[in-house]
Amino acid sequence: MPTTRYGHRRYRKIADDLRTQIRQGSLPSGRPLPTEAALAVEFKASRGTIRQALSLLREEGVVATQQGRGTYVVGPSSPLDLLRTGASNESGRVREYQVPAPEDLAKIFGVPSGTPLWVREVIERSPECTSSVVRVYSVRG
Amino acid sequence: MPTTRYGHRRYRKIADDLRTQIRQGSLPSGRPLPTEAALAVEFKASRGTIRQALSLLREEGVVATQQGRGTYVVGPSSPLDLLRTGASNESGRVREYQVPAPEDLAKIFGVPSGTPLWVREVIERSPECTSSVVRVYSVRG
DNA sequence: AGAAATTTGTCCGTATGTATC
DNA sequence: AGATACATACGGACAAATTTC
Repeated sequence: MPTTRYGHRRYRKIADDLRTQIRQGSLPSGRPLPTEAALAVEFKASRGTIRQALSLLREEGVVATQQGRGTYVVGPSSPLDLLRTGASNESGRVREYQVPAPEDLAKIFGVPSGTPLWVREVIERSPECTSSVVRVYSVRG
Repeated sequence: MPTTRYGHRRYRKIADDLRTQIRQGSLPSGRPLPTEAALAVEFKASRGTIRQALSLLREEGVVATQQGRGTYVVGPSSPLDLLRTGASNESGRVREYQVPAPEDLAKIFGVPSGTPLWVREVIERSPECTSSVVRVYSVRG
């Protein structure tokens, strides 16, 4: 079998695969998809072909991509759902990061102060002004 | 000047140029644009970049492309807009081609039978089944 | 605060497949 | 059947945004 086959719309099959995985929940929601480079290895395709597949899913509204961050599964976009899916919409964007637990949180969680904590954060903006900041802490992502 | 410059969204400027030419009437609607290869030479860009620009214009509904035939200007007053507004083409794709006029159409148009007629066609599909076919004939695009 | 690493964005060149003329 | 034109795919290089240290 030849290593590469042209003109067979491979990117569509890749998009179908990813869409199925997303709908079945096999792809962890609230987390980024594997990087384009990783998907290229996984599907044994070039990065360009992966990008074509992702482009299709973006048009369908299944995923959203941000330069420098990654591609995320897009769910229903109430603020709570934003926190759950880690997607982005017009009102705000979910950030996910870790911080060393300050004392008050460490007490609450019952862990040593300084233990890394997961934070999910949504900053809701009206045009030109931040209306609210939501943060969700947890010991594990 | 360097021969190639990365990350400057050249394809957008190319799309802007083409859109302007189209809106100004330099590229009359219904007529094919230069081929992708020709545009690549004209704009001193690779064919891939040209295709990115054309993809943008397709999404805007400014042009329509058919494999093996070319890319055509879609005018604002063309019947294609009727197709677009009348038949939401979620899953359907607009095809544009020519056929020799059969007798009945030739009579209607008052042209000799066999005269090339423009056809604009949208096939609407529900999942797995064709629900309707819309065709718009005209003497000129 | 700033540099390095990571990840997506853009562009190029080339080769092959598929539809149309 | 041959020529033309768009579609798909690969790989490499550099730019820009974000994250991480």
